[in-house]
Amino acid sequence: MAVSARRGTPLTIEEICSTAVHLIDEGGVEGLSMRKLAAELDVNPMSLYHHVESKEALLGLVCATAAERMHIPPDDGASWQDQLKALALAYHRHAREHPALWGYLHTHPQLIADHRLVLWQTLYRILRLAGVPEPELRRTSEILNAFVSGFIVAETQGHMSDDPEEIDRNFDTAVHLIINGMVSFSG
Amino acid sequence: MAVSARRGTPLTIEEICSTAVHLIDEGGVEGLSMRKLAAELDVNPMSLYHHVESKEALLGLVCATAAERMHIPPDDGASWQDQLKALALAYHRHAREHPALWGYLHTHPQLIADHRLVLWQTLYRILRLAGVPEPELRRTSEILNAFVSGFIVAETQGHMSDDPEEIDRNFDTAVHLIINGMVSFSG
DNA sequence: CGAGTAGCCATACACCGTATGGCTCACGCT
DNA sequence: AGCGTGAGCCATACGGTGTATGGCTACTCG
Repeated sequence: MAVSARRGTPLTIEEICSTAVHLIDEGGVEGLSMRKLAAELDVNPMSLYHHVESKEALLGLVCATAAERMHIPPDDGASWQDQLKALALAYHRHAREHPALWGYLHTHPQLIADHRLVLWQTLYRILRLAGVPEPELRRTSEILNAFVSGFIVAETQGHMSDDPEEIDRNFDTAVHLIINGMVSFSG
Repeated sequence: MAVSARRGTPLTIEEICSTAVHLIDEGGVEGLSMRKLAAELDVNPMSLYHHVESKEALLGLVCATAAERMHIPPDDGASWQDQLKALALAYHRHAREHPALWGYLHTHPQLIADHRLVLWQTLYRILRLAGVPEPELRRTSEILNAFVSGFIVAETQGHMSDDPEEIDRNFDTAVHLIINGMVSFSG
């Protein structure tokens, strides 16, 4: 077991991940280095590699846990429009808490490609409620995700207004636009 | 003027940019290094810095020229729906030629933030045609851009189907969804 | 002819990810 | 008690990165 000289307890992946998230939140993904991360944990850089295969794998882990920790609104029996809006809002809120990480996630979508994730399953449920036929579920959900995610990245990277109120209005408009589009699709 | 020892003609930014685009197309943005770029140009790495302030500035230049070179369909008098669709298709085609660059561009939107670009002006024109009131032009165009760009990144990063035909269907569906959404907005 | 300068390059620095191999210690087995 | 095993950690080293600094050359202009 042999515990670190300068630390009382052995390293854990959870500890590594959450420290990595902090560093990313502060300095962006490009501000995270294995060396800085190790320093933050008061540990030799190479020690990290006993818990993680590579930096890339670490980033994958970080994104996955972030995605899993996202709070997803439960089925409250409301209309699909309201539920879709609530889901988008939850997505939005969560992404805004870790904008840098989200930017990385958006350009590495394979990290949340697993459609068994609660996020996707919830989206499927809402789309079924909206009358989307089963074979179209995957396509439709991917399109919606791309839209919302694209919007959020643009926003968090500072492409839009700085006024938080206007950003909220924009997001509202965007979600309405999507929902209206879907409505007129299903006729 | 003092020309390079191993080259007959002096370096130009155009040459640098287009070589950079090649490297990015082949190995992604993270596959581009000043040293590789210099090697490709048969030049000392530090020579690049006489034409470009930094790597980041170079990437900015590359994106800007790529955006400018995009072919934008002219006003053909068609309905705003058709013109919007044509614009989206042009965007789509161009992005697919340089997927890696586009991924970078999407997470650095300030690089095409200049709304005097033909791209934006064209979008403005089409939105006016669609009856979007003047003060809403900027918001609306940013939302649409975020949607389409989000979709394209998701697609080019391999988030979607591998079947090109299905991708085209997806894009079609996406554009229709947006247009339908806009129609029901304007009443 | 002399000054200035545009273009280029050699060297060096600090940083990066990580391959390699060795150390220490807790444990299970005989 | 002795021993092997392996988990956890670390020191060193390698090849890569962006770029600061300063010096060289060959041209243009007064």
